[in-house]
Amino acid sequence: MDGALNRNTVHRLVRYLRVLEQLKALGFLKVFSNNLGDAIGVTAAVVRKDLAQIEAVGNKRGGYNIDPLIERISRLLGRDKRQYAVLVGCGRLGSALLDYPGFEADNIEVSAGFDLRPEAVNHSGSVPIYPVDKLEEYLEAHDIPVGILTVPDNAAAEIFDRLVAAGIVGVLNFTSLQLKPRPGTETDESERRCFVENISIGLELANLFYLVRMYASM
Amino acid sequence: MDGALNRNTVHRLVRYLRVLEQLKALGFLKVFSNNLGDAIGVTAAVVRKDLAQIEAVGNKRGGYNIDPLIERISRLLGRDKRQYAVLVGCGRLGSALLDYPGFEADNIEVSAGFDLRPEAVNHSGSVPIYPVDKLEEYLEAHDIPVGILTVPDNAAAEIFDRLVAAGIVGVLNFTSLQLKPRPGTETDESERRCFVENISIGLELANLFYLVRMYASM
DNA sequence: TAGATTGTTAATCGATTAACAATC
DNA sequence: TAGATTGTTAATCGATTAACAATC
Repeated sequence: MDGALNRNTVHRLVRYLRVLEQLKALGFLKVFSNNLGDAIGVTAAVVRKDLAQIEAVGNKRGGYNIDPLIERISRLLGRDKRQYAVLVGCGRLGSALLDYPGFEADNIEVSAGFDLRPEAVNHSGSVPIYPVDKLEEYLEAHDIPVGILTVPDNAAAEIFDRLVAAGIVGVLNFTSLQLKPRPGTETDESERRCFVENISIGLELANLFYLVRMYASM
Repeated sequence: MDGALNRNTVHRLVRYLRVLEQLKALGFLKVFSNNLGDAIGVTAAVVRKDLAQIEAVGNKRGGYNIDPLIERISRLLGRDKRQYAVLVGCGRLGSALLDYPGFEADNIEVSAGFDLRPEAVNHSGSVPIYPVDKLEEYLEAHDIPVGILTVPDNAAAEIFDRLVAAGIVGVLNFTSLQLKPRPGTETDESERRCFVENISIGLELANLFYLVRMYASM
């Protein structure tokens, strides 16, 4: 019974999975909700609820078997199949993400980058970079669900719309704009629902400065 | 009456501020809770509550005056003074963040980078990069509250401990580890509370893939 | 069995939403 | 005044926490 997992739950599942793989590497066979909770910083009750929700069954005495748990979560996250994304905006941050080694662990691959500037175009790297003109053509040919947006803020809205129009249904947004899925025609033939995850680095940092300053006295 | 603002509230305040500055640039003088809410994707009631919490007063008829509101939020966020951070781990992602242009808008500056690899050391760039050996020395000399952590996962725990030991009280963590403030001696002389903001890019992307796959049919 | 852990229900907590009197 | 918006209270919602019976 899934499909109803919210973002927080999915976040935790990804984290459980990382821990479980480490435990497996160490030769562990079983794990208690208690340990798993400690490892990712939540209570045991949350772990048990999460696992119950994905229909993982534990043993009242021996905890959860690691192997089937890894299996279950991996499949749920789609990690048994390779997952492809494109990236638009190959500046400093964008090109750093283009061959970010951390994606491999989740079986995720950025298959192409796009940039407006002719000098950024480069077919010889590990990930090819195309002119942004070719975006629609590429997406039509490759059926890729997710886009990473690392363009300057002033280009964000336009590129976002183009991504959605080209069939992208999930966007990881690094611009400081709060993107909304199509403010335009909602009821139109293209009832496109696009999920957006906003990662605003400046905002997180500003938040951190506030917190440390505020609690500096304590 | 502040000091009790939680993370979500601070996040929203940063966003309000960005919108307010744009409105000011357009020549606006006043704004309604309604507009502000639309702009950042929350309801008007949330905006009014947030603003009441920071003791910003609005006019029952004319909404909120933009100038004093900018003033108030800016001071609250400490943006009237320049805020400095250091960065450890000058790999692809790290060096992209070293001179990330988006920090300037929040009056934040990364004053130094540190790296283990001798070839990364570089004093001629816009931000100097020192050997990681010099970390404690530098922090002792400069009294910087916040650190950005972009080292490989296997170095994360060690560097984090060193940062905290050297007086860092806020860490923006880009590794996939869930860092906790000192699992060690809590009651010791160094009752150091360190705030951590975790940004796990791979995790967000994995989450996005889950969402799009789950709602693909709908 | 005795001890320990799961699975689940009830209680708590906090944040969001709705509603509306006060008032410009 | 009439209309509209704030400031605030009450209601709702969801997620977290506590508790405990079931059971290995």
